[in-house]
Amino acid sequence: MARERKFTTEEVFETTKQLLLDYGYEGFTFSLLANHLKVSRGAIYKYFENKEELISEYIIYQMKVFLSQLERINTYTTFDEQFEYLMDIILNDYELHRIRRIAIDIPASDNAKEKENKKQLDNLHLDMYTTLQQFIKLGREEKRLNPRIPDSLILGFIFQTVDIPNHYNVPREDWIKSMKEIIMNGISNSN
Amino acid sequence: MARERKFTTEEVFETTKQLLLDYGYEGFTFSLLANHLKVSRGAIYKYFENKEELISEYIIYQMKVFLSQLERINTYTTFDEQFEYLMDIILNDYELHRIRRIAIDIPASDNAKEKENKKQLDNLHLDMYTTLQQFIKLGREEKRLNPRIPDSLILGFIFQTVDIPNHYNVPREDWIKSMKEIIMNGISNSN
DNA sequence: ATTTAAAGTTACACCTGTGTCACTTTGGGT
DNA sequence: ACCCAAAGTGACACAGGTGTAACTTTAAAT
Repeated sequence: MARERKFTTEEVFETTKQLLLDYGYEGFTFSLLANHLKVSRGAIYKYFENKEELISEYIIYQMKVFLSQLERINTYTTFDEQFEYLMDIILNDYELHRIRRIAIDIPASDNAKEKENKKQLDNLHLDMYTTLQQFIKLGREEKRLNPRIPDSLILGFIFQTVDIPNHYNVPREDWIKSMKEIIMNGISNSN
Repeated sequence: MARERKFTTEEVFETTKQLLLDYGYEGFTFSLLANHLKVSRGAIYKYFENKEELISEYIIYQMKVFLSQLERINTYTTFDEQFEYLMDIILNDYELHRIRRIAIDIPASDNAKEKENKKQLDNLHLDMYTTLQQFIKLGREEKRLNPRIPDSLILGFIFQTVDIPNHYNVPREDWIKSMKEIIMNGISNSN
């Protein structure tokens, strides 16, 4: 190495995350990022071709972290335990799922690297889906899940629900508890 | 009137809706809108000062339509009937709620007209909330709702759930049915 | 037929983000 | 001490969106 770096890739990702949450996909620019990293715009181009590539690499990075946590779901044997664990890791870093949705805005490109990233991300999603599929299968075997509701809706529902904005800043523990209850039993009175 | 208009306000709103859904808030531009209306960009400035004003007026317009439907919820007397009706009108035009979320991106402005629009929209939201509050009250009185879940979460949950993307294009009727079931009873097996 | 005012067009100046490239700085290897 | 390659900077040309204002078109009113 010839010269000390002023910023690490991790710092880029961390700042990117915050800026994406604060300014949204289109509001996020290399100028903004450069300012926050206290570095010139040109420097970032040394590592990322453009905004799309940076964001998709960030998402891949985050997705890998999430997947490594998700895979440990199999250390639990019952559906209820797995469900608890799943909710915990999702809510642990629930902004990620908001950002994943922001990332949908990334326009398709014919750039080779972009295509490669897209492919990798699709594979990661597939991994995630496969793992979750097993979780659902277990739930169905244990007859804990409503057989009239298809797998895809169950998963969509879980990820959608954890995105409910906590406007009134209900304490984290209470919030998680409510989430679990509402996902399992809806809004109706179980009595 | 001195000359026939080439486009109506309704056409603007209809096109705006579609473009917002297709391109998102930042991807939506006056040039794009003008092209789709087959009109020059300048013409639109005759009616709307800028993109923010146009969108907030569109949202107000849509919100009023929704509210006029929502208020008819009181023609139903039981919670179950009201719930059915609510789900029907929400899912009837569920893109609206996605757009309402897009509209959150509109930056605050100190422009007078903008402030006025913001205020009006806040009032409409308040109206909506008040009506829905009564719906929830009825549900609690009938003991149909889980008393441990706060009002705000119930409402957030309903609006969040109807946004689940129907990726697999489940037929409308089936989809609505699943939505109702999952909102009331969650994913668990009620047996 | 002429007038008039609203509707629409066009061109201009401006701003902001993009991507690139020649340049400078830095610090480890020889 | 010197070299050199990686790290970082600054300036440039470019692209696209913005808002405005002078201009043209159109049709209703007189």
